[in-house]
Amino acid sequence: MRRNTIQKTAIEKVFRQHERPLGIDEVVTYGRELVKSLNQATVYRNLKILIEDGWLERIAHPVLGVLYERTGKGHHHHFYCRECDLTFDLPGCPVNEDDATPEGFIVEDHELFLFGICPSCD
Amino acid sequence: MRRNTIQKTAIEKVFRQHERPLGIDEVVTYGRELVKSLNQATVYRNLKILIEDGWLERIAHPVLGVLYERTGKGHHHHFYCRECDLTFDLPGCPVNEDDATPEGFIVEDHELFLFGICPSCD
DNA sequence: GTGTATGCAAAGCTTTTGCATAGGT
DNA sequence: ACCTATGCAAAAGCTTTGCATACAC
Repeated sequence: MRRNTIQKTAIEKVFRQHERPLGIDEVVTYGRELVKSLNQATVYRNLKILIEDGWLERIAHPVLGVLYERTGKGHHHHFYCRECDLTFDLPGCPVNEDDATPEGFIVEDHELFLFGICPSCD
Repeated sequence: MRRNTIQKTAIEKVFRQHERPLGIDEVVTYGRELVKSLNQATVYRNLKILIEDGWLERIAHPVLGVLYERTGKGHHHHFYCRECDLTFDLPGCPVNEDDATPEGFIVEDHELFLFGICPSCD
């Protein structure tokens, strides 16, 4: 049986409070504001559990390394701002599925990262 | 002054012989077939140098971790085959640049990964 | 009370770095 | 001959794991 510890609850809260993909350090930092004793190993373990439970998803960010974000947002992509170093969700999809399928390949899925400057930094 | 050692030459040869993105272990393995004493640290150092010189590019692969590939192929994307675990270059681009630019954002660049089954595995 | 989850520390990986020496120019 | 690049080993990051204890149920 899975238990609802204050640590796990805090980690979930961190993701609900920040509507963007987060790195481990961010989860630890924000999580400690809720549970000061929060250990990094606990964060790693809970992130793994939350992924297993389908509540989180792991993203391999081209610049920032591994990020985690909530599932259930539907098909979307990410924008990385080179100025403020933050990554945002982008609704919609500018990928043409037909053009995306090359001869002889079966495309099941895709992942897109956009790079540039976000509105706040422009 | 930069020197042309047999190790560096071998590493470059590995990339010329394999027309697809390679991981560090692959570069070490194939490189040792050319220079048996080839050290991993030497590979890391040369990959860095080749990136500085604009001869290689680093790719953050969502599944395989860090890969390296030759520059100068023009704008292209990558296809990862879930069956054989290999990553291929795909010519062309199925991203609609206009649709890709959300309100208020300045898009400078993008990166796309396709996932599925390659012709050999189908 | 029972047994899972936590905190801490140690161990695994991957990547980087220091240092003596081999080797490119 | 000079001085950069190599090989080896140690160190630095990031992530996982073992173990005693705290705490959720």
